[in-house]
Amino acid sequence: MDKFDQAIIQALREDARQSVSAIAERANLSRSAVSDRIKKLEQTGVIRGYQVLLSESQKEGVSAYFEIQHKCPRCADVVHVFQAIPEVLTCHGISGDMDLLVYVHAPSMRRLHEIREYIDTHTDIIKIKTHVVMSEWINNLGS
Amino acid sequence: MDKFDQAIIQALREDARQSVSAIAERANLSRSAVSDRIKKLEQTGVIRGYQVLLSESQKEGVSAYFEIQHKCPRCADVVHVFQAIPEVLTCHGISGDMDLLVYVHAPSMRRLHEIREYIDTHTDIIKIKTHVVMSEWINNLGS
DNA sequence: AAAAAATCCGGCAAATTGCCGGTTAATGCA
DNA sequence: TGCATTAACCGGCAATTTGCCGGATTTTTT
Repeated sequence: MDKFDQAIIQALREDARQSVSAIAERANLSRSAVSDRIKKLEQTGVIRGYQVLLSESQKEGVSAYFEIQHKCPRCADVVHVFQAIPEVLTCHGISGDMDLLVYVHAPSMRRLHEIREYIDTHTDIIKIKTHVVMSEWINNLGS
Repeated sequence: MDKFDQAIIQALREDARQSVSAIAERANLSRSAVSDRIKKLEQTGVIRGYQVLLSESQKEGVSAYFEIQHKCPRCADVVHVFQAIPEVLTCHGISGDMDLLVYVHAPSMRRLHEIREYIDTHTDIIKIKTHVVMSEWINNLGS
C-alpha cells in the first residue's frame, strides 16, 4: 500500500466507474501498471467490490438518526432499549449536548415512527431528536 | 423506472465496474439503449455515483460525527469536500437544523483535529459541530 | 389521424482493455 | 560484492468496449 495504491483508491472512491487510463493519468503510472495493481488489490481483498450509490428514495425503507438524552447515571443502563430494536444499526456515546447517537434503518416511515414512540415510552430518556436521512452521499461501510 | 432500469441497477449493485455490454446482455437490451438509460439515471439523480468497497482498515483510532451546516444551494456542491477525505465513512443529508451528518474514523485525535480544520477552511460551510465517539454500544453494520 | 417525442437498434470511429515480451529496479543469497 | 531471482514497470498489438450518429419503431400528445 504505497502512495500509488493510495492514489488509485482515492480515484476509485470518487468514481468507481472510470477508465483505468484516467486513473493512471492521475496516479502518474502506466495503464498496465494501474491495471495490475487494481487486480492485486482485488485479489488481496483490500478492494471488496464496487457499488452503485442510489438516491435514498430508491432504496426500500427509511434511515434516520436519533439523538438521545437520558438521565441514567451510566449509558449502559439505557442501551438495552436499543439493543432490543432490530432496526438499530449503530449506537454511539458521543460528546456534546446529547448523550447517544443512534442510527436506524426501518422498512417504512410508519415503522420508524413506531420505534420513536417505543423509545419515548422509557422514562429514563429525556429528549429525542429525530433526523430522517434524505440523501446518502457517501457510504464506505460496506453493507 | 421500468423492469429494464431495475435490471440495470441490480447489475450495477453486484458490480459497479462492469462493461455496459455485459449489463446489456443481462438486461436483454442493446448496448446503446443501456448506455442511454444509465446516462439518464445519472442525470436524473437516481444514480448518485459509484463507490469502491474497501475492507475495514484498522480498528484503533478515533471516531467522530460532524454536524455540518452549509450555504450551498445544492448539497452536491459541498460533498466533494468530504469525498476527498479518506477517513470519511458516511455522509448523510438529514432533516433538522443541520444539513449533513458526516461520520469519520481517524487514526488519531491529532488527525481528527486536522480534518476538522480542513473542513473549516471551506467558505461554503457555515457551522461544524463535532461529536467525538466515546463508546460504541451497538454496531450491526456487518464489518 | 397526424405530429411530436421517446426509445430502440446497429454501424463506425475512437477509446479502452487484456495480454504479451522486453527492460529496469528491488530483493535474496553465496 | 557479485550474481541470480523476483517484482514492477512500460509500451505495443489485437480484441473488446464506448460514444455518437442516422434511421426505424413505438408511444404519447394534439
